Amino acid sequence: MVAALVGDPARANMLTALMNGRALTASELAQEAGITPQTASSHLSKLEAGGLVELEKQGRHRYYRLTDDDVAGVLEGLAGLAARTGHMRVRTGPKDPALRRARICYDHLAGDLGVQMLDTMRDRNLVRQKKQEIELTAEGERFLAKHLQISPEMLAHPRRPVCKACLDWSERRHHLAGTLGAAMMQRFNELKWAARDATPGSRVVNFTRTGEKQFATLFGNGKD
Amino acid sequence: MVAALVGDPARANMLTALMNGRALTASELAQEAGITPQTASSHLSKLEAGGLVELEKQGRHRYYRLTDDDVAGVLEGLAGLAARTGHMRVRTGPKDPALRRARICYDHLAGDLGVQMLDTMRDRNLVRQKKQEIELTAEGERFLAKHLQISPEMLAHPRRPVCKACLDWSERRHHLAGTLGAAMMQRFNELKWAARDATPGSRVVNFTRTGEKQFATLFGNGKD
DNA sequence: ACAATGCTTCGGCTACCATCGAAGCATGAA
DNA sequence: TTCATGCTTCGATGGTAGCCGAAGCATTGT
Repeated sequence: MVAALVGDPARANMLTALMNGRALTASELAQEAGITPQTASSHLSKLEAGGLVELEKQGRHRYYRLTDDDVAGVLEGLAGLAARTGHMRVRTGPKDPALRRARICYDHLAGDLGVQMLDTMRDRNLVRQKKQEIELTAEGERFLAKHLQISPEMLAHPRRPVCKACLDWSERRHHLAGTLGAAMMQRFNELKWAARDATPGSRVVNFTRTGEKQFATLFGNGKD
Repeated sequence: MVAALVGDPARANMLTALMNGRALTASELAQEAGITPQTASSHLSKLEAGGLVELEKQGRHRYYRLTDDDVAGVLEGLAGLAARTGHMRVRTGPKDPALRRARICYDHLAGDLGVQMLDTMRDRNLVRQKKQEIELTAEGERFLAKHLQISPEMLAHPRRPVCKACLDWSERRHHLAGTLGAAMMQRFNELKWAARDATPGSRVVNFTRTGEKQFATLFGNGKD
């Protein structure tokens, strides 16, 4: 039974870690779940047998990812049901402080800095947010063009929205997703303000000294 | 954790027995699951605490039913995943043939007719499907406007996609979800082609005689 | 009042399975 | 070859949860 697989806390933590769509190695997943590699190995083979995850061998690493969107969808549904009853997950977020501060979520900035960025943009009327819906204002467009050289036509996409609120894993508050969130992250990269950590599979985003400074100028909240 | 609740075989059997939307007594559920009443009692209180089932007291009987369509939807999703790997539950799908033929999944049409509808729409190039992603074609827009008076702007929604593939519980194939799936179901209702069964909580969808005829004209596969 | 039905609570048993230490296998590096 | 890393398999242990018998409430019927 599939549900029994998801039912175990250790396996549920692994699956949650895979929910961002990226593939993780067995050891990374073991650490996510807070168990030893040999226990994780047992769990992962069960998840694979159950068709929930796929395995890709690469050298001496073994990368696991969710099989497809159907699996992710069902997991989201389960999370939704769990959320209604307040029976939320015990394990709240990443322990790693660097991961907590700034990381990649799909293709945009998440973590403390990601939440801070959206907060500031909202405060300064660069975007308007109603629940999970976010709209870019005219003021916001001017701001993006001036400071980050991002134009509206760069953000157009047939199916993906420009702005989207994405619930932050560690902060439990929204950060900015959508084509704008992706474009901004890409721009940070190009400007050498920030870069994904070199260690393969890591989702940590490291800011350079000047990048940190510039980011604070644009989106700082005075707390750092 | 919700998944752990569904994971236990005895509880899973009870939930499956409730999938047709009708309420059953504790003893009936005990029999369905093949366990004694006292064990069933323990399970049922857990399911209730987890928000999966609702209790209605009536005399010395206690009727349990699934909390709402969201729960049913997630259970369908789980059953769908289980079906793919051949790791089927012993009890495969709804026994009730009416439920198997046409039922509500969240807010759209599921069951044999739901799968058939998407099949036909795909065959006639009304939609294009790539894995779980479905796109409405220009031909599809014309078709919807002509035969069901559904216009594209009726389908726009900030967060919900217009088309989405949803894995069907009984058929193990995709049917059409998203705002289009919902709009079509609503239109069937308005046109008096079909209606949800009157018995409270039932997810069965009954087609009228003319409705069946019209539906077959638009989406029939020649097998009926 | 008494009995019958439907369901729950309590206590103890048992089986399953997650977990980890130790050892083994594979890949890659020196 | 030799060593290091990443992961798996084996074996033993322990905790948890499903399970049922017996007894206890509650509701209904006579």
